[in-house]
Amino acid sequence: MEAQYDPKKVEDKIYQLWSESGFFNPDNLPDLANGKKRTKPYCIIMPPPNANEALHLGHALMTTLEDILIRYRRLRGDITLWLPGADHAGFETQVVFEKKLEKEGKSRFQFDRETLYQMIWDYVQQNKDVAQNQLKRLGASCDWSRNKFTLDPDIIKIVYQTFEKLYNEGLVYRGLRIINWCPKHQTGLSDLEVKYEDREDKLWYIKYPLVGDKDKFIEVATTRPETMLGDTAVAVNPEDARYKKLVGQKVLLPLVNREIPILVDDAVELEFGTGAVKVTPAHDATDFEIGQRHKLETIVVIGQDDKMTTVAGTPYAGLKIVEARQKIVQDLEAQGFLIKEEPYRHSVGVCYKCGRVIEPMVSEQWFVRIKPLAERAVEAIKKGEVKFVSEKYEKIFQHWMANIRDWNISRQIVWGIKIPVWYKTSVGSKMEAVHFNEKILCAKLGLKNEAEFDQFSNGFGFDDRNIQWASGRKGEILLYVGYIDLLKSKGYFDEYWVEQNRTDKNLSESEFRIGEKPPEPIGWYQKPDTFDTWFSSGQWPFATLQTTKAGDFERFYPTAVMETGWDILFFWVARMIMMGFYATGQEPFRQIYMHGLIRDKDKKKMSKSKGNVVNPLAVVDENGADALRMALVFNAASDSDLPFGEDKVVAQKRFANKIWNAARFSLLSLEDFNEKAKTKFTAADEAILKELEETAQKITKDLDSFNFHEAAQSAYHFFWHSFCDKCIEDVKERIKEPVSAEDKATAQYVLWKVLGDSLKLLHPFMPFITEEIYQSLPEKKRPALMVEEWPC
RNA sequence: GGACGGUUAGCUCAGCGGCAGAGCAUUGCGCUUACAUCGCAAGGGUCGCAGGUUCAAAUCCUGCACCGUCCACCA
Repeated sequence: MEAQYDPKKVEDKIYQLWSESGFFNPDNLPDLANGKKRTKPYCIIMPPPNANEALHLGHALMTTLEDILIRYRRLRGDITLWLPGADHAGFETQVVFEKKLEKEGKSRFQFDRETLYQMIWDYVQQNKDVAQNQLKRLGASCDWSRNKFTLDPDIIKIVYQTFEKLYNEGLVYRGLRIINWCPKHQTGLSDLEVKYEDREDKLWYIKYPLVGDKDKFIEVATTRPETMLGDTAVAVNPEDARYKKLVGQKVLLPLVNREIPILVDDAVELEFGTGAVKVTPAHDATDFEIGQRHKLETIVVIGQDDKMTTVAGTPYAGLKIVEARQKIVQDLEAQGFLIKEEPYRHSVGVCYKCGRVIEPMVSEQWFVRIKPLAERAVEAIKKGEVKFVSEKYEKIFQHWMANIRDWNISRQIVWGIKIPVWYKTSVGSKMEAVHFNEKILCAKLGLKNEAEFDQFSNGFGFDDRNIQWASGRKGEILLYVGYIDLLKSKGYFDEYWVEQNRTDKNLSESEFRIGEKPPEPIGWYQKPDTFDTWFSSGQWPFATLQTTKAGDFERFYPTAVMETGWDILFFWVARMIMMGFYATGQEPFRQIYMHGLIRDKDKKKMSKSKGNVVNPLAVVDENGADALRMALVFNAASDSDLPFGEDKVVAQKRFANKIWNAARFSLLSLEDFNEKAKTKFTAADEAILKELEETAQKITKDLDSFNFHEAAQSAYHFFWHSFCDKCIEDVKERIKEPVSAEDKATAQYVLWKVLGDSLKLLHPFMPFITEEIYQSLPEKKRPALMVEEWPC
């Protein structure tokens, strides 16, 4: 052995040894040393890393903690399965990919759906392998034969089954509801995907004159005057004495001259602004709810492209939001409706990815009726069927669950699992065809009029039998879907465009069916929408186990523990609990351990833009995987923030070297070792053996209660300051210059025993170096340390 | 507007009712045949502030201050 430990010469070799042993696979685990069979299944489903990027330190921490648990339980004699996977990470990945396109001067909207999907697919495929190899470098003892990807066909099938079950039981519905729309990414987002930022803004006070009495008016305050074009009411608090007389009367909406009612609603606060609120159901979540309660009309004045719609009327139609706001304020002022404006600080919802202001918008989406699912999850936590290791998360969880709102699970992005819903293409028409506005369609194709369009179509072999001038729908064109496909393939437009510009939406969508395939070969159309990634990820624990190997689900579900970062408590953990109970009737895991978020040494969040991201693999190259793992776990006590500094890794690199040299000395001293030759222990022997036992018990207790850092520190201190500083110094003399053969043999036994057990205790934390040493240990009992037996 | 967490050695953090701890950094002495990526030793803290409970409090309770985080339909 060399005087210095070189991880590079050891780690790959050892990982290969493990791989070839087959011991990562629970079906190949050997019986225990005394012939006892393993009986207790222990399973962890790995939170699948996003397939769009290389691993970061958070992954390294996750891998370390989970590998510690798995290796520990394997040594304890359990049938251990750590199931790895990769996540397509829908929106996240598409955002990353769009940025990549932007750098290349391209836009997602240049590509049709199939092409874009394929491009992302190829991109992700490369990264999946990178991430896998990185997990191996970290020593992850997961069963690669059961590796799953969230877009595996069998996983998708299960996601569809769950969706259908939810639909059939009335827990998923299609609704025209107010959603969070990101104008940049052109998709709806769930409430969780909206972040709030404080902004310096203005509050405008506007007069709404009473109908029948132009001199009287009610005063409203708003931060978004442009939405007034879509106002359909003014609301006041039912207790508000100021407005009691006005309730039930009507006001004339300025600029628009629409008569709208004054009504009462509890959502209005007495103290705020003037106490009277303009109600715009189409563009504000609260207003939408008020609108629902009072059956108000929803008037859409802002489009998905962030511009005022034609409904907004001249001169505002077509203006960007900010432009419209300016103009409306000017017009109000000119016509004497503006009372005042004052600076105002409030928080504004923005897209958590791009920071663009979220536009609340009425849109038709799929929602999960979440309350019934949440109730079961709340109960499970209360009854302890699922336990948070750290109680503080229990409160946070329950609070969130108590206030949960229906979950929008449809997204207007391509990268994901298509929502398995088929809409009838054209109700009342025998043909499968879609309506378009004649002018818009011609403009899109670069044509002037219908005559040109006719000619254009004939060029493709389509005649009047296939292209029907809309019968009874003036100014519209009905296009045969085969022809649409042809035009799409020629690049004239893409599916988004079709979706956004077809004029028969409401008509054609009045009939739909759930299913992977259309109910009939023709006459059905699938929207390009996909599921929120978390809708499928929420099913991950059972979807994986139901599709790996026969019997896996029965054997390993519910799984033992879910270990993940606290930042995805709501996104993922909560959804897994809800959907796990819903789909299987059982909890997906019994315990939840949340690790902290790794910050840089100055406690700053690591991000690419700050340039403070630490690449775990570079750290491994420099110091070895064991050192990184030990450094991470040594300091993993906090469950919120974990500052990471290279000095911590260096300290553990030194520890690895210490282990190496202690072993080097021990192995040299054990060349003529005979386990059975020991006789009488000295007092020092008994002391160290007792301390070994106590340390083993403490580590066991700490690992059982997820006190990883305590366990790691105990192992560290015992090895360094008891075994190295005392035990080795003690036996050194007795072996080198023995007083008797018996005492030498006893000293050797103590050395062998303490070293051997220390290796076992350290193995979950530092698997490579301990395994490497174990392979040279005399009188070893097992083919590998990873399938040894825990010393207590 | 709610809820939660933190405040301990120069730095990063453990400890959470019973003599103040670790790693890094600092200082001194040691290249003794496992290890200089080391060993031995040393310095350094009225454990945020103010009360209270207790034989005993960094540790429990109350209030305050300062940081930080999460949630929320602030027009």
